[in-house]
Amino acid sequence: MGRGRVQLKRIENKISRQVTFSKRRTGLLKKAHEISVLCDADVALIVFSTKGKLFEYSTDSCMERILERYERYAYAERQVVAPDAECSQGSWSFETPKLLSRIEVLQRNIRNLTGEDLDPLNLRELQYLEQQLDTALKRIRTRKNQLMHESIHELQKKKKSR
Amino acid sequence: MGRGRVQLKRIENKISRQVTFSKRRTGLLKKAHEISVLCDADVALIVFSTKGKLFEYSTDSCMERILERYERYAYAERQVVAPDAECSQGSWSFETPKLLSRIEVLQRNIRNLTGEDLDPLNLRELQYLEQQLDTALKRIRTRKNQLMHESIHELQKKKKSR
DNA sequence: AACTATTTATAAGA
DNA sequence: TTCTTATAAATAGTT
Repeated sequence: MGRGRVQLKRIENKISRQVTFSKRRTGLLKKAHEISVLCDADVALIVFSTKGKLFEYSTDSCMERILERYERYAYAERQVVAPDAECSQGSWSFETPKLLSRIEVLQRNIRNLTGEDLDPLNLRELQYLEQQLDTALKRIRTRKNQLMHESIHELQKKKKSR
Repeated sequence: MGRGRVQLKRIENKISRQVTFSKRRTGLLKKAHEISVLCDADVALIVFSTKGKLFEYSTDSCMERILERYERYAYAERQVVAPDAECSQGSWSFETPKLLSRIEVLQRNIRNLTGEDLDPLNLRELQYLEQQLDTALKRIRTRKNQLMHESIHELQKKKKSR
């Protein structure tokens, strides 16, 4: 898209490589955003320049959440393809930074489940959360009733045996 | 890029949303590949369709590697922005076993909040959980209503300005 | 950082 | 889905 076709191979000239990177990066991030809005898709885009600088885009459900979702999905797929090859070897990284960020994600998750920090969530996420909690409440109430009946039953048995 | 401009907002017609998704997805993946080759960049792209199907692209250094790199980088940045909020308060050790057990606790917490693994809980704990979720649901519904009103308001503003 | 000639991407239609 | 085509967008090379 420009004056002359472009070969799909590394641009050797450092300057023009950098310029092209900057231009195409903008375009790529824009398109990532567009597809996410237009098509209601969850998108995560990570770009490291040659020099190691990070550029990223993610749908507002936030990067960590999408990466988590990806891990779950990829993990599930791996299970199908290669049952318990990696997992028993523990492909989960034990690096401290990764563990810490995982903890952070879990904590955010908990805060959301208890109705805190809701501002970053969009409508779809809120609806999902609501549904999740609805289901949870039903289960909890069922379990509560079960426990209560059990203890009533216990009491009655004791009464009889007196 | 086609016959007519396109508004940057969710395409309501399900069929054309799907068609557009398929077309743009192809384009996006292609561009991700191009920038990675031309500019020697590390790229990871994850796209979930509305229906939850996964599409991905990553430079041949492989997805997991890039995601790990991202986690490291993002973690380092977070440290700069929020210098030692939780961590230097000291109560949290960085030793891997401790982090792992903390993760386990958080995960159990999440499972309980979503109504799973309730059997070990006693009545009092269940009641506490129930109350916690009740509060959470109220907050979530409030926030949802707020968001919905906001978007209605937006629409009305746009209508007027036309 | 702008400009513009071209190439690409893609919206709408078939 | 796939192809065709008119048009909008992106961008390579240039200033």
